[in-house]
Amino acid sequence: MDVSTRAKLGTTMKDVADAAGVSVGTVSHVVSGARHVRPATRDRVNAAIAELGFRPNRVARSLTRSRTSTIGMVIPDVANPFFAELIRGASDALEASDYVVVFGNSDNLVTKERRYLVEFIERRVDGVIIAPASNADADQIRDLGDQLPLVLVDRVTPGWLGDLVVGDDQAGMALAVDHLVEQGHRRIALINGEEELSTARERRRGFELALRAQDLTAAAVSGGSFSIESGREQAIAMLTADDRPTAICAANDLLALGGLQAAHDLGLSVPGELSVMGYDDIAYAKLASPRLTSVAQPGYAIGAAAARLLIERLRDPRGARQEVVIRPSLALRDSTAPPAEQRASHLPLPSDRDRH
Amino acid sequence: MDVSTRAKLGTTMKDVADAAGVSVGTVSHVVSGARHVRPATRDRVNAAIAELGFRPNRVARSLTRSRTSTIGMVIPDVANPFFAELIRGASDALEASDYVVVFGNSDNLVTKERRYLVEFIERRVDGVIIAPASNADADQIRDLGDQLPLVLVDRVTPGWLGDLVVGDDQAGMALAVDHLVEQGHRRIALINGEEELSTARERRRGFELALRAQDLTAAAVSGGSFSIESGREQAIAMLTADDRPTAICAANDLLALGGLQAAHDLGLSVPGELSVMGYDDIAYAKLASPRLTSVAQPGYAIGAAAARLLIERLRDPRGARQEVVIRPSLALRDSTAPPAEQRASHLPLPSDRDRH
DNA sequence: CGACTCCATTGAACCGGTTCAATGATTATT
DNA sequence: AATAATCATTGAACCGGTTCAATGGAGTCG
Repeated sequence: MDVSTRAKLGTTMKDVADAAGVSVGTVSHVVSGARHVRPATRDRVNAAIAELGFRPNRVARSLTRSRTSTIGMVIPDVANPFFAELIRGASDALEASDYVVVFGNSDNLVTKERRYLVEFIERRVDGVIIAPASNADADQIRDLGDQLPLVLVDRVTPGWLGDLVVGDDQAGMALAVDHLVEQGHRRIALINGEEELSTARERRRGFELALRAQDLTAAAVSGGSFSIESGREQAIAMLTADDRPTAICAANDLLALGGLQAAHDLGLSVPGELSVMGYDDIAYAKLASPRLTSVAQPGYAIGAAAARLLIERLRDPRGARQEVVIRPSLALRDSTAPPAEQRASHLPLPSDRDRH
Repeated sequence: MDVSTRAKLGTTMKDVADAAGVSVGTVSHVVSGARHVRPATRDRVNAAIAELGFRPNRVARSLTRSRTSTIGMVIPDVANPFFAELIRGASDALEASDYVVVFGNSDNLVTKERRYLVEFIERRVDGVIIAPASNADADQIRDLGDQLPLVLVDRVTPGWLGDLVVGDDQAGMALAVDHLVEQGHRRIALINGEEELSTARERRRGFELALRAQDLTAAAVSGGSFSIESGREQAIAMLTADDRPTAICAANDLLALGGLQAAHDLGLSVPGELSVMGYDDIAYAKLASPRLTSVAQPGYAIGAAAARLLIERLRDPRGARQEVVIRPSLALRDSTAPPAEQRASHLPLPSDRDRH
């Protein structure tokens, strides 16, 4: 039972074979179940395995089989809840198969991203799941996709024609904008992350298109990085400028949380004097003060879908390309409400409308 | 430069050797830098490597060197911010060396933990960092520690005599209790996680000792799991009972966030009618509503320390055992204040005292 | 010029498994 | 009983590197 700890590293099939009085090949057949072995022999071998605490060396196996049962993941940052959930989803989906995940944080830096990709290539991972650090490496990633199974998550890279799991950023932003407009907002601003990322560009585009559809234009648009700190800075800049917006759309929840901080720092009440919309709906959105209204896009599901796609691709390398687009939904909470000047004409403040 | 993507998987040293007109051994010497190679030859080899897009196969290298440059990590859940930060710390500390991290989520389940440990053993990871799922596996973990470098993080297991990085749970709880008592609280309760975990037991013990030192006894103590949901349930039970506490200590921030939810659900104001203390000080503690006062215990630093310890251990397998105890500190914020009955005699509500 | 170092390079064994062709034993067929 | 067919087991080649002992060429010295 407790195979794990009785394991004596350093015992090889040779040792087992000697102990059981058979050849190495036979031990291999027993261990891998490849060929049928006579029950009596099988039992002897298994007894020897248990006796010696033998655990097969997967490194050796990987060398001959030329597959490692390892998946590489390159994501910006595990400590970012969206990606933590994404990893968790992928890792759960991979658990059923015998794959194991190795991963690296790119911090959205092409240099780090490449470093990990090279590392993974040399380790001969069977496939890679990557949230590309930037468009700058589009060619590299495409080339790499020709060499080994590669699934893009969360972000697209120009010219990518392989497997893909992303959210529908434009649709998501339309949900956000429409929600705010419906509440009566007219001066709506966007705070955004790194413009080299497709998510940032698509969400911005979705934001602008949705506004245009409502015959509005953006009150302000600024960019920075997808982090709390950047959200705070961008929001402060906007809120201290003339004619400040009545609502801020953030391109992800971290930015939105930074926006809430900014409002708090400036003594602006949310949603009384300012509405704030997040994006992603990370677990902590609903714990923020006030609870953050957000465009829900489940990282867990995205990660799980990516892993499943990759597994399929490994089974059938020439199968048709798959593109999974996750449809976003609204998680209505307490950080959005009609703007101050029209409050009177609307219903009371929202309170417990969380749909999650 | 762009080694990563030009890489043609499947090209071997043999191919490079043929192209450069040298032997495989020489190529190996160039690649690994082991032996000195005449500059002219070296250049020819490097040219061939670049030409063919050769990337050494680390699987093969691992087999002969019998080290994989891989570290296994077993933690309860990547999506738990404390552990996400811990992983990030470890992974950053490992980045300088050429180690790569493989990891598995145990969900505090012994079965899952074992599964990953077996997996890692078979893959011959060079070392393991583990936050043990439970005391139940203490013997297993001890045995395993004899077989390969193993560093325990966050939690101790009975009889463990190897390397270790933990927070000082008793001291941390004393900080929490003393802070509350100082504010005038007398009816203080504890909501806790799984009692099979050393952290839960030590924090409980620290809680009780600190109270006793103040000539107080616990208003209530309950247990569950280290999660938001469990925190909410435990807090609701306590707050709807007779003679409810004026302050709740939570054994981690997730529990505390659940406690805040409970208070919100019950219409109790925090910190007006109830004070709540967290533990760990995850990044989202300061974004909660109200911003959560917490015992700070940086997951990033703990993870980084564990990784450094492991690296040292790999360099010197027989070196002295190291035990790193991280000293906790208080992150004072807005979720604690003097209890209602004594409010008058104290200063105004806390507002912006965040020390982070 | 021959003897002796020193250095770069090579061939082959090895790491620990997998797998294929070959062998030997057993069973089925006629 | 002889032959064919089936099955279990084995020996050896192989995966792609590393490394050690051996080789051979250039350089130094007397």
